Amino acid sequence: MQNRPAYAIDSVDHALRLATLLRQEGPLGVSEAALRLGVARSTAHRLLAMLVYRDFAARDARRRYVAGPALGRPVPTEPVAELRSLALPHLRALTERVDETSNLTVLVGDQVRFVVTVEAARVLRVGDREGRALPAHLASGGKALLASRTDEEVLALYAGPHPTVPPVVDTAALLRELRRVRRRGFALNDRGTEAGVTAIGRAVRGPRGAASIAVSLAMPTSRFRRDRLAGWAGELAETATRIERELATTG
Amino acid sequence: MQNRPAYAIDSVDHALRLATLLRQEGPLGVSEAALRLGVARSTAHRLLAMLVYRDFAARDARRRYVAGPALGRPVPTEPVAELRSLALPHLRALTERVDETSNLTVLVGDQVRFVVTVEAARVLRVGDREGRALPAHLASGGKALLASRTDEEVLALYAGPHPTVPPVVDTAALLRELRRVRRRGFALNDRGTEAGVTAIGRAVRGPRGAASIAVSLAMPTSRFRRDRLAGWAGELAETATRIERELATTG
DNA sequence: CGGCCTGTTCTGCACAGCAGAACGATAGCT
DNA sequence: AGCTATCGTTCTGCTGTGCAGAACAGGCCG
Repeated sequence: MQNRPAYAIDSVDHALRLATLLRQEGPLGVSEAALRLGVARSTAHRLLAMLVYRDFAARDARRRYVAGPALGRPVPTEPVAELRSLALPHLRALTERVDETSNLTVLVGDQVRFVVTVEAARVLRVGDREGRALPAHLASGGKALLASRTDEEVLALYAGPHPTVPPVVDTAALLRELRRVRRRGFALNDRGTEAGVTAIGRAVRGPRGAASIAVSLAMPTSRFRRDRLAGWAGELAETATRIERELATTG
Repeated sequence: MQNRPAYAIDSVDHALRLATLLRQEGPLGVSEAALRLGVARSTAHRLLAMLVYRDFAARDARRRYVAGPALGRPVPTEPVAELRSLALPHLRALTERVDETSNLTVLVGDQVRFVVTVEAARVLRVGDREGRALPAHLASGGKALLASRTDEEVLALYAGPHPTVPPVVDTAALLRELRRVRRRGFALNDRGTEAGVTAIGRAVRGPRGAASIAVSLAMPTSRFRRDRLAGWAGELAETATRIERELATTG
């Protein structure tokens, strides 16, 4: 990012800042957008309307706004609805068996999107992250999916600067970690994206071998035990296998 | 895309339109941006400065502006420089053998970017498209690369609306065409992206089997002959194989 | 149902965004 | 190398556009 231009245009600055916020922080309401920009609610609403008009934003089902396709993040729609109904019973069963929150995520560019969340029944639990996005290289499901790609594909994904998501991704370290993920069969995210949350993720292969979805278990770090890891990983593998079978059947 | 908002903000509209133009049409100068928006050159320059400031644009080496990282298109840098030096002799040899313009393209999201162009020696030829981007589903190299992906991955890429690139991609038709591409071993783009230009593309597999780069031949449609297709496809295959061998050695 | 909060619509006003002019840089030709 | 035309960049006066506040509409919870 550069110095502020000598002849800056404030209205344009507001719009571009808002687009960047939508992309980085997932769904935002009008009031929060107004707060973050330091403008009136009516101004924030007008800016959001302009962003929607030019596809830099989209409205969600809960009166909030998300990044739109012009920001390079297509909003999954219909295929996701099918995926959700297919995966939901399996995720519910998984959460019942282990009593931790389970998620289904989809790789979109260099982020994973949460498509389904089934929360654990306990009072202390990781909550619902449906609709949110996380950097793929940090999230457990994201790492599992990146590990199902070639090194070349991963490098191509992270080529070039990412000034909107500092710090820049250390691709050498990422590739080393992805090799470990491949060996173990699952990926770990220990407080890498949220304080106090530890998650284990596993890729789900599509009918033709490649993977673009993942299942994961997310738990309070206080409940994470290394000696239980093999058990959780086994449950994830079984869930992934069941989903894979169903995907193979329905095409 | 929606109706124009009741309380539109013209300055914001100009900026967002310009960002979209940069993304769709590759490098633009200040004067052309002014023309396309219907504003003064000084206004276009101020808008571009704002886009650069917030990473929706970047300046290139020739006083022009390209889409920036905030538009979800990381600008390939170092890996591309290596790729260029590796591929250039092979592309030169290809262009000498067939006397048509050859290109090396990289799949980035749902577009292909032209990384290397070697122009044919003839007076009537397809020119240099380095730095430009085309929709993957229309370009020959793009189709070849999409064909190296699973149907599921292609669907995930095109899920959701793409109103900035009308018409919306007919994914069923695209999948059918990609099946043909897989059978034949090459992809064809007959005037699908530029009037009077026909191109043949072939994916180059990476060291571990997958492909994110393609080689293609682009020619004036007047010089395209169906009876020559097998010959051109054979030359492309040979060039792809040579590049693959070199990637396997150095990669 | 009522109250509260948030999203959406409308309008008066002053200052921010615009275009034109001037200046600086670049490219091409002789 | 010098000149010219074109294009990028900087500056400024002015008016109409973008802003905030007020009013209205919608949604949620007790």
